[in-house]
Amino acid sequence: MASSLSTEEKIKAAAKQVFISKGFSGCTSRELAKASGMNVALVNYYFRSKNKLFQLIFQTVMEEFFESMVSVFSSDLPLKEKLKFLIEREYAFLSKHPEIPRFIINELSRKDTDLIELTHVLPVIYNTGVIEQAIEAQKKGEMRRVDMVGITLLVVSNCQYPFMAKPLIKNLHNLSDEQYNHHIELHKGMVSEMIIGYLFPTEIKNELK
Amino acid sequence: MASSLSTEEKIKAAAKQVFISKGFSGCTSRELAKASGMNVALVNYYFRSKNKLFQLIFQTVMEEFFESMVSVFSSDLPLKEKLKFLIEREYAFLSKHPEIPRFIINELSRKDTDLIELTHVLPVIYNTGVIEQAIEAQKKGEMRRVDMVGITLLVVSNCQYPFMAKPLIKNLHNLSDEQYNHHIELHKGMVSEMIIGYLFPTEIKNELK
DNA sequence: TATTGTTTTAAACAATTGTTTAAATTAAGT
DNA sequence: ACTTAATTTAAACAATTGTTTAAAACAATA
Repeated sequence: MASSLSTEEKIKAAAKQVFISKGFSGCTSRELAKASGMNVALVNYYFRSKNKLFQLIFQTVMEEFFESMVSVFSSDLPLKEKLKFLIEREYAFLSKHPEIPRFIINELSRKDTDLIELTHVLPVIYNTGVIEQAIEAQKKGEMRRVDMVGITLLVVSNCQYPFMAKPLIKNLHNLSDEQYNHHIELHKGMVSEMIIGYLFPTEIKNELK
Repeated sequence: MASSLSTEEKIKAAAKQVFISKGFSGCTSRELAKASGMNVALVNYYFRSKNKLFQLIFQTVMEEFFESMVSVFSSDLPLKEKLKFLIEREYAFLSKHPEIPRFIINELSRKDTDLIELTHVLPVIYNTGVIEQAIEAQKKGEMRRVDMVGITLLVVSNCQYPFMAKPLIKNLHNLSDEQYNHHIELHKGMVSEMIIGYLFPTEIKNELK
């Protein structure tokens, strides 16, 4: 067992799982405690309150969430390959952590949540030089003139949604877990081809939209 | 005011709003009551329990959710136009009800939720003849050989995600509400062009994947 | 071993939860 | 007007919530 971890780490690890799958308001202090084999008092001894524990975990999940993304942008690859690589990495990350996008989007949607500052993430990406890369490709007419928001939306929509909507699509099409996972794997290739095909049309047009 | 509505309708309408934006476990009986200007006892007088009220509302939201989709499939249009029209309708629906996809996906993800049967939706779509339309187009080599699950995923990912992830993307790119809504409107066109372009490539290949 | 400080426990706290009660009010039919 | 039924209210219910208390168990150091 993971009994080599300290009590504090055990609570944090268990709470992370519970929070991610049930959300802040979907679980109780006692559930968090029980999930780590501890009791309620112990959770508050180490983390002061359910809310403090949540904030801590939300922060780390957010970091994991953006980590792989930024690292891909920093890689030394031509733009088209970067994008393919990014999609590949996103699918790999989401296969391991399929519940994270839903968790993050939900908690960011809570009106009463302490707003988490994300604006530091974008500058990091900007500093990787990927933007200049894109602008140059667009000037050369190799790449469609889509801004950063549009590209972000294209990529994350097609990567994250299939994992988020698993229970919906599974139910709708009457699929088993294995069948759905197979569809996701298939979908990864389609998405990559579709997005690349859209952003980098083969027929070089002088005026790309 | 909406005081022309009966008490029962007032509670239902208010509860719908509250459930959609905060989820089942994100709100209390008293909050549901107060939102409709009533008290807790009244809510349970008409709906027996918070859970019963929720099931009722969830059912109707699901129906709204699929309604426009099915109606598009039933329309008398060529396949490509149907798809464009579907995307247009989805964006229109989601502009009015941006919180519904997140709500549905969340509640379907709750392990402890009473499983709602969706399998009746698919046969309805099948009966519109859209599947035969697609198979024929694929045989003629006009359409890429993507199955129903793939098509569903392509469309709903690119329609629903931008609305679901609004707080995430807004925060990430430091956008105002107006700016983001503008991006969504822009995105609609991109998505339509991209999906159509992918599913119906202009260069007729003999062997489409 | 005695004395620290740290960790863990069981029990309790007040507040809030979903739900019910029983009385009060209103409406409807005679 | 009287009776019955339907609606609305305020209050209460037991259970659960997040949090705290105070004592016990443990560890480290002298």
